Amino acid sequence: MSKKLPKRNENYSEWYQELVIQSDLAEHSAVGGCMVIKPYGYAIWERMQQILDQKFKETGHQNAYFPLFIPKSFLSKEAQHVEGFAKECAVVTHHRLKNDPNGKGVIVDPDAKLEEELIVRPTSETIIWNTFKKWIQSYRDLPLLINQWANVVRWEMRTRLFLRTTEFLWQEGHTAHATADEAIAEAKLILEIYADFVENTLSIPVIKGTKTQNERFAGALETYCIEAMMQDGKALQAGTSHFLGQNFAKAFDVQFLNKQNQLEYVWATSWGVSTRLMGALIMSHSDDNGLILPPQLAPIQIILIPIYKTDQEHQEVMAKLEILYLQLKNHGFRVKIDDDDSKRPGWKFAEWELKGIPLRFALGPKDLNNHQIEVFRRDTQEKAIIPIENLVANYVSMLLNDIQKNLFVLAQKRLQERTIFVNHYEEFKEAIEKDCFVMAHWDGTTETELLIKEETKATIRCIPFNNPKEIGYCVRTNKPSQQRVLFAKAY
RNA sequence: CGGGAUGUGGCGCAGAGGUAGCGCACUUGCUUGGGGUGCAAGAGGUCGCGGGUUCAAGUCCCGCCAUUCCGACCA
Repeated sequence: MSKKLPKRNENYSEWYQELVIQSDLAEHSAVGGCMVIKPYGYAIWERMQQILDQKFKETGHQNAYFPLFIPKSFLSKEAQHVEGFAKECAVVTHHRLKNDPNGKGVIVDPDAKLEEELIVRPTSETIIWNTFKKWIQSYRDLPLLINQWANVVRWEMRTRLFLRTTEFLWQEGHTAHATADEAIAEAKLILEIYADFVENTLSIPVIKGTKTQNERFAGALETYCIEAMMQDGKALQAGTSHFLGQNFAKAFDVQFLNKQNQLEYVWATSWGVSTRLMGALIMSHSDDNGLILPPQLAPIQIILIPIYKTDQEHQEVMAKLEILYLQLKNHGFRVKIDDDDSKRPGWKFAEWELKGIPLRFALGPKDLNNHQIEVFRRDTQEKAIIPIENLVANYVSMLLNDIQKNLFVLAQKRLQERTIFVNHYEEFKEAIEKDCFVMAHWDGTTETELLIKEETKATIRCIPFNNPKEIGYCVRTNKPSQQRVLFAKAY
């Protein structure tokens, strides 16, 4: 616990890994590639869940829950879909163990082989569309707006805490609509919800856009996404929303009767964000002293630290802090007093900084005498002594809002400074080498996209909505292009 | 799936044939308390698993397993 955190500029990935562990967010589990999300990390995830869940419900979505297991035959009903996920599926083949006749322990009972193997869901389109078939007959059943909070498994070769684990938590929305336009509008609406959440709650600026055909979700006609820049300049996909066309409706034969009494296939979307957002959060704001949490997300926004020597001082200081605690709590702030007598103030300062608590108020005998309190803000590491009567709700709100905003501004500044517009391949390679976001013209072919990836490791993160149409020439092939796209190295 | 590394007390590590050690954490007591207090006394380990060499194996040899890091694939 009292170890030094590696420095970001010396070894960014080691810093990240150590920070996750030391700040008590998560740890490696006994199962390879899987992590244990510890109470503090899970509390942050729960905040994300609550806020997103509310936004989904406000826009008419309902939660439901579908099985963890998917019959193998379901997965193969949509050709592109199965191709995209086949290589990373966990497969259940048996349903029973028995004592090992040759010794200790248990073995898989060969007599308990399943007739049809079950896939542990890598995503739930197939099981959900199999179900939607039963739920949809009429245009009156549409739109059908369903979300589920779930775990999924993707058997990746290489894992990193929160960024890529074999099992991860997420939400996946699945909707069915009467028209393509409605479905597209839904996919875009969700992208806006994601962008709003990531920018305003996580304080991370994002670039909205569409994926190229090559990067598109397996089975989608269009994938909308938000891309964020981490402190090392690499891109992290923070959320995706897919327009699935009628692919799944056709694969699972989901048709409805329209007002003209004609059968039509429904139009679909799916969309998700995962515990990967935890990784985005950590890598966007934190520093060499530990986590920095945006106030809107922090499970604890304010930590109160009593300072004292004698029992009497302890009582006096605590009496004042209790009052302060109740006042703050009644105003809706998430606040905690650290009255652990076995730890000294200096230890607590370091500990709560490591955990990223936005504000710290420390109160000791000196302060009581002078009617003052020490205020420390995590983002700037600034300390101030203020008259204690100034510590009112408005002031605290102002501070928290300022921290929330400041984190966004800093991240946005980094994004702007490290986003470079280039027209020649040499500049392109140089900018990618320096881990920048690069806006460049591209001829629109997968062939060129893959070639650039092979030569530079950069991928097209998205075709940004906001880039103006302009005539240009592909940075690699010199063929004509109408718009710059975003290239970067990605997590 | 390729390349590297590591498996020794709860955690982090040292020990390279001959009585299993250190730091942190833990327990008890005192001390200290406004930036990770100091001292003392304790508790805690079949050294990843299986073979082999040897009078003797954390230590040498062979095999296996696991974890982790770096690449290719991906939320």
